[in-house]
Amino acid sequence: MIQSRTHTCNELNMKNVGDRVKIVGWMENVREVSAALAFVVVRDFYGTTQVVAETEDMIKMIRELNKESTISVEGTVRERASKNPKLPTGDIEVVPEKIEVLGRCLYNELPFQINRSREADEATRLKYRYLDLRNPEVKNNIVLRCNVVSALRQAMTENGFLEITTPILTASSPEGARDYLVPARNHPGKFYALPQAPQQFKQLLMTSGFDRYFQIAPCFRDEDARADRSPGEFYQLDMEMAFADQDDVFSVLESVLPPIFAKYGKYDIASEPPFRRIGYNEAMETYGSDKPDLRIDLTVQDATEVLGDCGFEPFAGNTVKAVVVSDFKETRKFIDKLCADVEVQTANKPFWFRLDENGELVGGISKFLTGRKDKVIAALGLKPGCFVGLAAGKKLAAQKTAGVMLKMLGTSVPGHMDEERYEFCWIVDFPMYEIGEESGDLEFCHNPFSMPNGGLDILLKAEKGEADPLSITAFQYDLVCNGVELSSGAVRNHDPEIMIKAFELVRMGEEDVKAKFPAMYNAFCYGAPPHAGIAPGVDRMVMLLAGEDSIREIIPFPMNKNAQDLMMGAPSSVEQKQLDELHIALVPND
RNA sequence: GGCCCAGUAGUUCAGUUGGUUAGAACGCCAGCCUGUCACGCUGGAGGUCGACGGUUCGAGCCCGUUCUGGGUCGCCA
Repeated sequence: MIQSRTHTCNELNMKNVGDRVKIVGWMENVREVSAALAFVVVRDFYGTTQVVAETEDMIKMIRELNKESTISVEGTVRERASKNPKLPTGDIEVVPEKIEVLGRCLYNELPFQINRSREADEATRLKYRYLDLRNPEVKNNIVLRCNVVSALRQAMTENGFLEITTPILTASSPEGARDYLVPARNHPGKFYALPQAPQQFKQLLMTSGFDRYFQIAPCFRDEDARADRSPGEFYQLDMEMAFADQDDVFSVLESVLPPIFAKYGKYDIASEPPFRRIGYNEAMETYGSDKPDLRIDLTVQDATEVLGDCGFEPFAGNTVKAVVVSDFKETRKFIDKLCADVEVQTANKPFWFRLDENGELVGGISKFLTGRKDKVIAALGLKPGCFVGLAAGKKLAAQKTAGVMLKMLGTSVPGHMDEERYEFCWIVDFPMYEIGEESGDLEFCHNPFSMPNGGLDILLKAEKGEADPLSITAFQYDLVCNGVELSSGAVRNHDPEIMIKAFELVRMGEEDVKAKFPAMYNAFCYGAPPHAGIAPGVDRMVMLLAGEDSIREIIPFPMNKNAQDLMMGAPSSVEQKQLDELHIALVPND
């Protein structure tokens, strides 16, 4: 008797014919061809191998076993009478002498068929994720994730970065996303928080003298999910560099990412470094998005001047943006669907008209354009056969709506997108400040710890009224690939004086900085290096590489949209004793 | 929290203006089949049409409420 397996289910071939072997795995399928001939497909992590049962006893034993039971098969490798060129092991089969049941599957009907699990209801897949993961198509995404993480670690290490782990139980941070809180048993009424990101720790590492840090960092944010945003937890390739600026960070990622995308990606072609850099304002104006998909050849045009006063009420007093698509041959039904989808995504109603093959303005809002036809054609550069999608509203809303429409048109109208490639770009020069929608006052646009472009001088000028604070940009940047925001980063503000001045412009000061970020502020007062970093999202990167549209496809055990783990039953109630120990009293809901 | 979409067999879906006993495919069970590989053929079992209420002579279908799931806006420094 052979003790352990001699081969995996993806190994055996003609060279093994005649060998005595033992394979183990799941009984994937049984094909009974007669009372005295049946084929059993055995699947393990590596592949499948056909076992042929030729005696009535053997077939009887197999019939009594449910599919998906685990078995071991000891026998002899034989050349198949009829080969299957589609399988790596398709030339051979194993003639068993002994089949042993290792783990019985108690059910003859599964929640879904393993090889078609991707078609099943997602809640069912998540509840039975261990069955879903048996499907090679599902499993392969997880394998891809492992390979990508491993390649990232190797590349970062080769670039001189040290992987340093930072605390998971830490202090709640006053800004940003909602924290996950963990009650502190020994400190009644006090809480740890799970880190939203290792942001402060990595900056403290720089201040400590570590030169190059990275980590495949778990991050926790109690915010609602999206198709590309997992609720609760996610991973970032978090990195930071001392005595470095924006260009240093860019050049690291430009050397680390393209080879990994080329090797593991669904598409062969990735942008050559250096990646294109687009200013935030330019991106919003030209693509209606701060994460443009550069595979699409469409752009947004401003139509405020030519259409704003045309008498169509939604345009009056608003910014109007246009997306022009030439050689447009889609149906009215297509246009209605497009407009409905845009409205769902943006909560803003889009409009349209066409210049038909005869050179007439038709459809949509065209009746408001009679009398200014030539002007419209000239302003938007229209040719016969053009479709014009329109978005109106306050400037930002009009831009964003046009951006969504641009993306939908680009992906659904043939000929405007070269899909089979990875197009990277950097979005740079994000504004430092904005006017808050609710407050009406000046507020930080993103995080308050980015270095303003112009340093202390520009802040002093803004304070004296010599510069518009809204025109100040930060050394803050995003890495975007195929319309997906892969990463946000910044040159940090390491100078206490500049930090306080930056806060003063939004009516805060030294006390606020100290109160909100004591460790970092104090540390910077002891001599900090200029430093910069970035944190590409691992989950989104793998999603892009796998060509998946849902983030849940590339996470081993994902939660659902409502941040529940249907398999483990989390979140769950806990025993009163546990609550008592933690000094927690539950208040009944309303 | 708001809005949109979807809930029909184990699974994926169809179900006509509201009208007899709610169908198909895959899966499952039984039988047949000596080279299958998405094996094939024959037969069978399997349904609180998400739940509750309403309209109607009559509801899977229409109306209301609610639950569940997905998408999206808010949110995500």
